[in-house]
Amino acid sequence: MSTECTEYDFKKIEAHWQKFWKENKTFRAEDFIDKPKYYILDMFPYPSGAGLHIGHPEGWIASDILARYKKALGFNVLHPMGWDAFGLPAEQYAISTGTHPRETTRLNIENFRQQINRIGFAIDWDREINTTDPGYYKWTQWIFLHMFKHGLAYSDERPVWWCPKLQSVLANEEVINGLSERGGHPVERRNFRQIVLRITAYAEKLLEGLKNIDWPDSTKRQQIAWIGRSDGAEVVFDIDGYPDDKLNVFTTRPDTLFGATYMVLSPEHPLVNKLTQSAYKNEVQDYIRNAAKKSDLDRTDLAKEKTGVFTGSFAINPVNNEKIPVWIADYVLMSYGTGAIMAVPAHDERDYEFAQQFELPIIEVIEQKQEVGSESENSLPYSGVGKMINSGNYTGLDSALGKEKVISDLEKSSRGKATVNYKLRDWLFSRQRYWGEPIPIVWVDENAYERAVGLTGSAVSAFIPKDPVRYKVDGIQRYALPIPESQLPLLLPEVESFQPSDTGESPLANRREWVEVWFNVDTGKSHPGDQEKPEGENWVRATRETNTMPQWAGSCWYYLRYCDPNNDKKLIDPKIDDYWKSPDYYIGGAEHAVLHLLYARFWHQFLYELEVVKEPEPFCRLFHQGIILGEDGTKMSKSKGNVINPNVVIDEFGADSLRLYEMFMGPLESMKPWSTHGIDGVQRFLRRIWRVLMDRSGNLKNKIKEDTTDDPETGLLLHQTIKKVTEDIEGLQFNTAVSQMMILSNHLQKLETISLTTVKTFIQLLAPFAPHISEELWQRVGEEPSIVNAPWPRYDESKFVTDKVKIIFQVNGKMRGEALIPADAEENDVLAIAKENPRVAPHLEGKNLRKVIFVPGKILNIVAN
RNA sequence: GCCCGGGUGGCGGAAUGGUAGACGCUGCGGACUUAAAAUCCGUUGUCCGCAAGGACGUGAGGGUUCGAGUCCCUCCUCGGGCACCA
Repeated sequence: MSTECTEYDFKKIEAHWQKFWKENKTFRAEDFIDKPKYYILDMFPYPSGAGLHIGHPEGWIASDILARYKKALGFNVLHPMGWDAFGLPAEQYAISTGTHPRETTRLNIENFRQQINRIGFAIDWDREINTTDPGYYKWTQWIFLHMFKHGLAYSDERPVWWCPKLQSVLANEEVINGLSERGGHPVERRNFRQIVLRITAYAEKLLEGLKNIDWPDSTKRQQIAWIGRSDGAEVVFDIDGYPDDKLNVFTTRPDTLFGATYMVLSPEHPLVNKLTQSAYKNEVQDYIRNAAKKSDLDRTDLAKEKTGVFTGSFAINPVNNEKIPVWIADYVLMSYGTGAIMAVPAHDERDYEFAQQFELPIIEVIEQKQEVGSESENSLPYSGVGKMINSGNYTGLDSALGKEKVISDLEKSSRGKATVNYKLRDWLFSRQRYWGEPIPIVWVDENAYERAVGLTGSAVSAFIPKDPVRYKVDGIQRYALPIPESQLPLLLPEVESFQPSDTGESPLANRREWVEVWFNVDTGKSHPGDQEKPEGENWVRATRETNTMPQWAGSCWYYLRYCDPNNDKKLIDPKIDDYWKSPDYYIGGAEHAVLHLLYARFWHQFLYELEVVKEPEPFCRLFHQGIILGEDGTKMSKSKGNVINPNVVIDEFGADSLRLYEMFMGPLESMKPWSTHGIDGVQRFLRRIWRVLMDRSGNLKNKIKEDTTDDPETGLLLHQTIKKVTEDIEGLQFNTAVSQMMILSNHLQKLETISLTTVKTFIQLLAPFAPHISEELWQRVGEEPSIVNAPWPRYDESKFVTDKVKIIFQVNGKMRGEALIPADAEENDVLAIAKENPRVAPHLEGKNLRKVIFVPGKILNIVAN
């Protein structure tokens, strides 16, 4: 069963065992096996045309080691792989070459699969999934359909991020510093009709859920910041001379209400026109026009000076009835809170800056804590907490108590209430692209909509939300009707051209006979619009939604599909979900902290409420691998020419060396540069192992004996290695596990005889890291493949107990000598030995012994002067 | 600006408050070889010393401790995140 190699011929060995695993389906994960399950998930790749570089497999190697180790421990391991294959690059390639994205995607996947297979992963390929497969995206559409039904999808014409270069709108999360997340192109604001998902309805659940999952702190913090909960109060201000209008503001500092000396409205605030007095009209209109012209980047540029204009109106502070001026300024955003603020310049940096600029009054209402010994004067603004001053009845209270009291008093007089605000915005879910999941809705007129609603119990009405999803175009209301479950998947139609228009329409809009259809408001069936109206009632004219879903959609639930990949009746069988549950470990890059990882949690929470899944969180344990840099220490990029292809490395060093080196380079989570010399070193390690065990003709060496026991030192080292490797795999600290195996192999190399048991154990420890050579050697020491089915070695604690221990001698904390001393020696005995130590004695000469610190088994420190 | 995470030999990196630099790479010296590759042995933080040994040494400065890479304070610097969110 092994190869015929006489030396370490990694090419033959790796090809041989990869074939063996494939033919024997060694890594098949069977549902419902009576073993504890272990589901280990990798972030699945977008199959790009460039193929893999050396950085891609780092996380996959880590998860593969874990998978093989867990299998050896007796778990039923699920370790799948798939393709996140919708997306822009294939579509852009289609625009420039005319090649259908489906074809490009197919070829790229083949290339990726080939590259991945050469690394020797323990993947169950029978569960491979592809987000562009209609059998898969049927269920992506199904989830959307249910969100639609539950009022979580709506249509809205709103200013959105538009990227002229990509010719698509982007979600907030996809815009970074005014540039697109993909490609780094400039973006601008445009008004488009969009489909939006109500993720904000889940803000609190998404925040709460973070408390119960084992994720890197930094990622949790990012999500917390992105959700951006802030607790405060909404305060109602009367407006002088406008008895029917109120100004509502949100503040986190109701305790500073007495310090509010002016109000600011965002330029887009609905009351701006009404409140602007005629004498200020021109100035205000100019200001608003200018603000509208500015890009968001300009508006949020911190470096710039504050600008604003006075409206001529005054509001009345509800706590003291003071009249305060109402201003307009673009530092207040319409999209957060109420679009209006009370300005407390003494205790808010922005308000302070603005007040200085326009010479508005500044009243201190929170006492600053005096720094002990500090001579510096108190400086404003002071945004900390403290004792309230100049605050009427509240004077003397601490901020925290003051907040509560102000809120409860405002509530009593209906002038305010405690409020929670979130930074999180709803998820802009439509894209003007071809290569994405079609959104399963059609647009109809009011009559058709009423008719559909009236057909209670029909396939269509079952998915109509309580509040209609609609929008107005040229003064006419259009209503969304769902394409029901029975009509899914809604297939992506063929198109002549993949070119999007710069009017914000998807290439799908050009297929008129697909877009304009006859739609049956009872069954949800459709019929080409360029043909005659079909027989029967309930057929209406309808227009299909031509936007497609964003790439994130398919990755929101893919981990569920691996469990039940071929089910055409259900997204996942509940019994299967109950067996595999959520992944036990999720390994992937940190760059998706607020994109994929937030969207997927949102969808999963929704599926939990639908009772499709049994657990509320999808990823209970998460780990981010770091980035592998090019050999020059910079990020790998085509333009810099420092990209390394794993195939090239495997040709020269073998997959086992690649795997071992990527794990040996350093901590999994850190950023580290590739080194050809480094991989040389681990290959040498593998060749040495081969040489230690195999003679020149490829047989087990004579010095490896079945009927021998190792010397105590070897036995101790072996068991230390079992312990270290086991614990390091559990903790994903693979670099030190590899070091330890090197220490053991260096030791074994020096021995005259080695017991066969020790050799076997060593091969087993190595197997998760370098599976090909390990399978080969496992066979050659007389065992049956596959080595992953051999039970993981256990260490024997009793081996660690020795009768003599090494004690380090210190004088005044400095190491001065060491000795082997009986483990049960008393402090006095050890001290006596230390005093006579030739390296210790000179340092004690002429000094008084002040103190002795004895740590049994470790150290004896003599304090003397 | 605010919030995280780092900074240890020539390099990647190791070190539950207890021998700093494991392991690997590189360099140097040697063995084997006609030679090279491969392999093996020795050595490799800095300074002083023939040596034994000693002094210094984990970004900088201070502190806590018998003892600090590790804990605390201040600062420098690199990486990441957020950034007028009231």
